[in-house]
Amino acid sequence: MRYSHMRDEGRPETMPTLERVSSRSGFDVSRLPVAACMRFARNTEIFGEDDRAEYLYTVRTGAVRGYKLLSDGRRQIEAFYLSGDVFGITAGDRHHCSAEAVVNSSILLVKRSTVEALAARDPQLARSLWISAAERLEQAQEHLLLLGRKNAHERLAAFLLDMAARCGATRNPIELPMSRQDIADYLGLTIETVSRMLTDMANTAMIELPSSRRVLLRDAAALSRVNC
Amino acid sequence: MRYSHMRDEGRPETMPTLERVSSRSGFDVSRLPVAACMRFARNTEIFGEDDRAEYLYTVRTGAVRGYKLLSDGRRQIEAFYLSGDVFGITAGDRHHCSAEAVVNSSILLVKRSTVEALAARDPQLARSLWISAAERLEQAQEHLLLLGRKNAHERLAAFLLDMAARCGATRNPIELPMSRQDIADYLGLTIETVSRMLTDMANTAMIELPSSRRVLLRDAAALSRVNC
DNA sequence: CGGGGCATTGAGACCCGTCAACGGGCGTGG
DNA sequence: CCACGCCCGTTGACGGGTCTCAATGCCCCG
Repeated sequence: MRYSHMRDEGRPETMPTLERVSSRSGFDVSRLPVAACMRFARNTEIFGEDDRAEYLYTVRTGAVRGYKLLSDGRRQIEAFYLSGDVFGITAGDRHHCSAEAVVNSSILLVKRSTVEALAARDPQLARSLWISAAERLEQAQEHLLLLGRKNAHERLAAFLLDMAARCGATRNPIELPMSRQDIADYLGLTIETVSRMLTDMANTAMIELPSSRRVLLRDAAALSRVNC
Repeated sequence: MRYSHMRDEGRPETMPTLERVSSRSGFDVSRLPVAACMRFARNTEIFGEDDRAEYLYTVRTGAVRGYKLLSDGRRQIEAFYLSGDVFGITAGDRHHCSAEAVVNSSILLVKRSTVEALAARDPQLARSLWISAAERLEQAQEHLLLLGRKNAHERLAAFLLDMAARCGATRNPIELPMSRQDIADYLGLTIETVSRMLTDMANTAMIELPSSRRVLLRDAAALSRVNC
């Protein structure tokens, strides 16, 4: 599958703008003394593979995709980051993946150097750094199981249940911020297969699709059964 | 693919035995004051999914597989841990995957409670914990790209190059500690496909197979090209 | 020599990818 | 206001890469 030609930028509504923030506005890693907040328009890059990793990031509003590309344009989305999620974690001084805003997003940034300096004096902070890395690792490992061993139906079921849990188990239908292409690249499938699985699930009354970006989970138990 | 019936235990040569060790014998996370060393026979469990995560582990000699199972027996190996690798990292107090010795192995253990207590006073140690989690995360993300977007040939090429780099770039041929089933479960394939890809690569003079567990990389450049 | 575990090989089936056409929503501009 | 174009998603036909099933071979060890 080659679709580098599809890496369209849509229509970025605004350029990233910087806005200082008094912080302590809920950075998940810990309450931190200083942070910047930036707005990223839909489909704009937050950082690229091999960029210097100067910041840690937290989603305040919106959604972000982290991904890798192969030289021929194949893309694997490693994770979607939603409100409250930390991303940009890396061991070295460079990022090992790229990140883009899926929709217009507001992102909190904290300098890694600041965080690390603080962590050297604050065991609580150091611990929460380690915890958030370990959490991302667990998520990645669940994702490995999905990509390595689940079929298309199971992948979609897992994805929908996960999104439902993260987007707020309360509100139904789920409002998906990402396109079919994003979903496909997250699940290791093609847009066509994603589309077919969704219509299958709608036909078997597991879900309803009020619109292409809205999914109502009609029979979550059945979805769980599909998901193994 | 169902092969829970294949989860044979082989013939464990010895039961795990405990042997105290003065430690500081190269625990990658850092020089640590106390550690235990245990021997695990081939195919014996080191910890299981949902076990309480009491220890951090480092491979001294041998090889370990970390994996998850689906209810119907499908298995995904998340990583192979070789000499020097840290595993058993988790955010919560329980493991989220299982670990077994691939071959008879000698494993260093350190109590998590000890490590965390020390980390609270030793920023260097705290940092190395975070680093090792982040490194594992990067490895997992590379693995995601492989499982989500690479074909069987590319997966095998990536696997062989990775093993060559890790097992010691010097010695050729590589001595693989794991079976075809292990490789298949690591790469999200079947043993038959793994076998076919290897014979293909042998037929095209990219590799040689002196025995099923030994692989000589005859044309690493060609392998790199296959790996994208 | 016989047996078991592991790996290889072949034939056929199937899931999903590829290619192509169509449709629907929405903004733009005539 | 409506036509048009663009983006995105859906649907269908078809082919191919990988899985499944089965038989055979190899090697070690009893």
